[in-house]
Amino acid sequence: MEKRYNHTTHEAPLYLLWEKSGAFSPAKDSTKPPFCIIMPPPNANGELHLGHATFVAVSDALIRYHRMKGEATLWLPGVDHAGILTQVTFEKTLLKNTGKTRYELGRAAFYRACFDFCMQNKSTMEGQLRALGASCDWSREKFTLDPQVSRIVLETFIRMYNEGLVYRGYRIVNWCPRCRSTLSELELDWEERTDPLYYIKYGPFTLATVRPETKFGDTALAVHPDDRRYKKFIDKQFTFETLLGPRTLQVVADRAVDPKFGTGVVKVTPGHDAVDWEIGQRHHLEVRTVIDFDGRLNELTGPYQGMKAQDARRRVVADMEARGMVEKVDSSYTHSVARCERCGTTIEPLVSRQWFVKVGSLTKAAVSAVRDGKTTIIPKKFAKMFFSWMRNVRDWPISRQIWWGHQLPVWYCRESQKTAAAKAEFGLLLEGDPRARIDALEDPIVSIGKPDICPRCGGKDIVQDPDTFDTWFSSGQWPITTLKTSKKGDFELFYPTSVMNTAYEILFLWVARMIMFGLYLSGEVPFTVALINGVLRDEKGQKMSKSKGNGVDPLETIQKYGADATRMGLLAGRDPGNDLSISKAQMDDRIRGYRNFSNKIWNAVRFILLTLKSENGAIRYKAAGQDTPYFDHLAQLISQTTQQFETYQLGRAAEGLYNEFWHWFCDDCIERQKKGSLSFGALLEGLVIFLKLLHPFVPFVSEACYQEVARALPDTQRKRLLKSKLLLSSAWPKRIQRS
RNA sequence: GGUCGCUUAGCUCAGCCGGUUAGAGCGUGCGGUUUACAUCCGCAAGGUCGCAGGUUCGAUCCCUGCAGCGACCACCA
Repeated sequence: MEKRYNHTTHEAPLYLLWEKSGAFSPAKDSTKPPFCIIMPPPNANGELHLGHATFVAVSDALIRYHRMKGEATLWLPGVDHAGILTQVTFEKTLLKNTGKTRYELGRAAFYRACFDFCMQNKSTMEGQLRALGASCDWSREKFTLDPQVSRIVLETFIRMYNEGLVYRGYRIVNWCPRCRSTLSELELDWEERTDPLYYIKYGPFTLATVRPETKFGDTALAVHPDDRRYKKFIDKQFTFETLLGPRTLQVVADRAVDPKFGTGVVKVTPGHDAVDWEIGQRHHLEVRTVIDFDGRLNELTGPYQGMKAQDARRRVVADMEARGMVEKVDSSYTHSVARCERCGTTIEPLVSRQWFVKVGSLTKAAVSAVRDGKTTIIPKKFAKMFFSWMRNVRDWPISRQIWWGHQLPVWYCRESQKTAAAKAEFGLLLEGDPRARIDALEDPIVSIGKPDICPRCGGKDIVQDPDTFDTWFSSGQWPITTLKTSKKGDFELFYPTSVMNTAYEILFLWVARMIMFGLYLSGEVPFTVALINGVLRDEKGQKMSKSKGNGVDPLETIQKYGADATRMGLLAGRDPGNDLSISKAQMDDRIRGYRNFSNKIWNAVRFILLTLKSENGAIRYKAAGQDTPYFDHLAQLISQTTQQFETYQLGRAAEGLYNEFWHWFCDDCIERQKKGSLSFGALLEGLVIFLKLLHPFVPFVSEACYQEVARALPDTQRKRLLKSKLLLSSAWPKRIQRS
């Protein structure tokens, strides 16, 4: 054995050895209890960083522990196509490399190129997972756009449509003018901004607004019903001059108006503001759209037509000032503005016809499943977040106007269309105009394949809805789609899965949706434990991410200090669910410390094997009873570690083993054995137990050591002490074998 | 605005059901071994456990209030 443990020479060959042994793929033996983790599929838009590696350290430790316990253990890997995120990332790459936009490339070519891009990233990430030692079953790997997976996703949509849980409707949506797509609330970033607040004259009133350019879409004025200043105006109509001539608006009373804000009067623009939309719904106001899907003012705005909203705002203000319509400007007003989480563009709320999931019954079922303990969320604090979010979710918009994803199984027939607007839009669809919206189209046909003829009118000009699903609509079904398409019998054996191990950032986006879909589609929760990891942050407290440039490639630390050290650095001593804020240099120190630990293990083994050699392979024991306290201590450590695994206190288990191995076993027991007060046989047995206990946390060095021990032992002793060829598939220690 | 959480050594963090001198890693200082490991070993310095009350024989731990920080959700005309 070398004097130092050299991770670079051991890790890759060991991984191959494990993989070839077949132990990553469970033999489906119905007598063994199943244990299954579905890997949260990393996004196909890039690489993994050290933050992602946390889930590998945690999940793989659990997987290895359960495998050693002899359970039918499956860790199913996969990759997510990550709809908008990947599309935006790839659009940037495309523009940089070829100068082309997605529209210039066309839908089919764009899809193919994006697919290749994802496959490339996928193989990079697979390499990273292997390097980290992830003992997942590659033969069952899945991609969210695999045809079989996709089929189930589409079938779910159809089933939900038939049962009234999916509907199509006009709503105010969060529209990203750059992505040209709608977004759910969860896909927005809110930015604090200081913008001028304009006090504008509206006939007898003055009201405050930050968006004067939307005034062309006003269809009412609103005041609080109890506001004494304005009571006499309620339900009355007023005609006054605007930039486009005289207009008449009615005053409505609505509790959404805060009398203390501004002047207590609000212009209601249902077409371009979420709150105003709701006021409009309550008072049956006309919806007047004045900004189009490009974020430009439309034909209803006269001279402002064609201008971007921001530019139009400046012009409108200037023109109003010229006419004395601006009473004052408050330039210190701060508010939050929604931006597209993926590309940063300011969101334009506007009305569009989209597909929605009616979430009421689904959230109710999910809440009771968690409340009844069918799924346990660890740590508990996230269960509280889960409940409060589930209580007030709104219906979920699932259609996206992007190309990268599952295209909706929805079709339209030309002859069914009655209105001129619908006929015009249909024409765009037929021509494959990439910017076509389909708001005016009626009578959708929901079907997986293209219908030959329209079931309503027999028409034959049939075109598919260009929209795709929100990524989370498909990943929400991931535990089901993966297991139903991997190997025969997998779903029956492994569902509901055991643990879902992921970060809290996607608790609502993903974990909650999986529970909802799982219950809806199978009647059972998709996992019995949701183990939520904390987030890795830099020293400024910012989340580690590729876009922020503060991410660390795990391959760097693996190269430098080894996968074992990297994993320990991410796991040991951490409390589940708590963030870790740490600078690059500190993280390096931390991992280096655990690299030293790898070496410590190696050298303990080296010393013990040297002793064995000097004894000519003889393994001696003291007289009965002398080693009893030592074995008691080991027994206690086994039960403590086992207990910590069962209660998901992996950080403490790892830290405990670190201390016990280093400061008890090495500093104390080895020294005592040198002095002769502990028998060599006991030391050797203890070593094997430690290697087993440590294996889930430091798989490579423990396996390397195990192999060294196997090589050094005489045949009979090897059979007695090591039952298995690989530590990976050896049995988790239960009790001490006393001699 | 609502909810949840955090505040312990220079730094990053553990500390489960309240019970002697409050722990780890890294960092710092001093010393040592050089045939298991300098990726080592030993020793040391360093904490009024955010603040103020309360419960208790006893509080870092439980309760209340306050302050600071953070996260999430909602919302800002």
